[in-house]
Amino acid sequence: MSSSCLVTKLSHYVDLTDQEKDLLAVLEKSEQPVVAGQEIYAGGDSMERLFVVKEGWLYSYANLHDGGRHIARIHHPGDIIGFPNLALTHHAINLRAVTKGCLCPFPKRGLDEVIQQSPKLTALFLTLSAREQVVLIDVIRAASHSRPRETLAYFLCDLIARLRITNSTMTDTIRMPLNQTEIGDIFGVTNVTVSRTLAAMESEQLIARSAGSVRLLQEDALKRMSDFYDRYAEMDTSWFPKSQA
Amino acid sequence: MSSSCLVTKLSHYVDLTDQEKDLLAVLEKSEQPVVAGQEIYAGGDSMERLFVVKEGWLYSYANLHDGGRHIARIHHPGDIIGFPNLALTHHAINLRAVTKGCLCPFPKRGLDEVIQQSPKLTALFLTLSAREQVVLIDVIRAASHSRPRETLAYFLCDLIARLRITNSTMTDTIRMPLNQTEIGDIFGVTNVTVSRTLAAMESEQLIARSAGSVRLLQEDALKRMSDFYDRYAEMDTSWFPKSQA
DNA sequence: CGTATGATTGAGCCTACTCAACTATTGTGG
DNA sequence: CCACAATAGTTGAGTAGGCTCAATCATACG
Repeated sequence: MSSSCLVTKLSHYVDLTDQEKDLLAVLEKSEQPVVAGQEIYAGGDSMERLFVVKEGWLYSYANLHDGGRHIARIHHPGDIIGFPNLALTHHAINLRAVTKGCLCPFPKRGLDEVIQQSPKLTALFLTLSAREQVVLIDVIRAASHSRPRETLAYFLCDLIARLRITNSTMTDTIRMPLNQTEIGDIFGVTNVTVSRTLAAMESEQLIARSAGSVRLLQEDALKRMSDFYDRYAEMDTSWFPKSQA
Repeated sequence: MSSSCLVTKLSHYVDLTDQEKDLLAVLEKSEQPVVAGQEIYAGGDSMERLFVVKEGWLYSYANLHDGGRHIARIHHPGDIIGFPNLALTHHAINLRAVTKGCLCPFPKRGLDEVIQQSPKLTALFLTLSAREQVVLIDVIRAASHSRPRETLAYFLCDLIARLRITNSTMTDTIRMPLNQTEIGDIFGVTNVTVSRTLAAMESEQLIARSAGSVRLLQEDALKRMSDFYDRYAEMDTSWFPKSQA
């Protein structure tokens, strides 16, 4: 199971027993390759399944009735996609692959099994969901209570922090497959503003850009200006139930 | 246990056995009255406890380094406060009472007990957390991809939908203890804009206002203009584990 | 009645948006 | 391998909507 992104990601927070790893392996059993730009599902099709991202970048988005688009979340390897759908009987969220990659779909009932068998994994899922709430609250703040400059600083800090969870060799450079329109659609700003703002940040030596990647030259300054706090690095697992033998 | 807001709220989604009601009753065991305007906690004090709201309105907020304030969530009777804190070892979120009310604090380990004893309640908590994610995504959309007009329409629709969960006698009038600065601090707009926008909506017969309350005259129109979808009315419980005898 | 809080209104500014043209890059077929 | 198309990014000009600052009005409360 050394190839499981999910195990790698979750092991970052708690020690997993072999039994728990086996439970997780079931969630990554089947595989579905996707190509860049592919629409994985649209509208009503998705509520029955969740996905583990094995490889590639994707995003969840919704089309707005004014013609705009809201990108709700960028997904990376190791992420579980569709958690919010747990609550919904129907919805209007779309999933699109940014790069080519590979997904492992599993039905909602797969979680059922985890809940029955492992209180510790259940607590972990609950905590991951709680953390996602914290992150979304941060996004609201970054998007609504800031200028584009701070918003984009937040975006870059968040991105690199997330990538560091599963890739400990990350330094200060992010491979960036998203275009500026997509970045803007996360926070409700236009591609024009993204372009101008990134250009300004580059001229101030905060970042450096080259084809398809961004380098954070002054990560501390970016964190400070955007009130960024890393929600990914640590997690309170002290209250978790212990593993059962 | 007929007085438990939590049981009332959760019963709206699933049938609870007596054993499950007892488990929940433990969470509401101790009581803490609060007065209007009271700061319940600030900063580091809160991670150990969560609260069930028995009575009153409250909000969670964070002070921003630019002097602003971000109100992350309004809390009503039956809500569980502090779920996002599950993930955090420390944080900077404050809790303030809007009206006088009553809270029932319980430690994180209280959830531990629920996880061990009731897979069904665990699934419900997981689902409530998932729904909260959906709502927060809606808030991002309303705050960042809309004008103040649509943002406030969303705010009003969301509020009345939430109040309807525990109060089935709600019609079209909301008692509104929040001032316009507070409403603005949810979405990152100023009190001035809130004032002007509400005034405009009133002149268009979308709403009516009187001291301390708002009436939604055309709820359908408000929903349409803000792309509002009611996340509270229904919930997918089909995948839940069954209650154990 | 005086004070404090909240809401309204006005004037001026500034920033992000819109629209549009242009440049750069990437990919594809002849 | 080159020509062309498609996509992405940049830049400019003009506009408008939300912000700031500030004064005034309304309401509630001691």
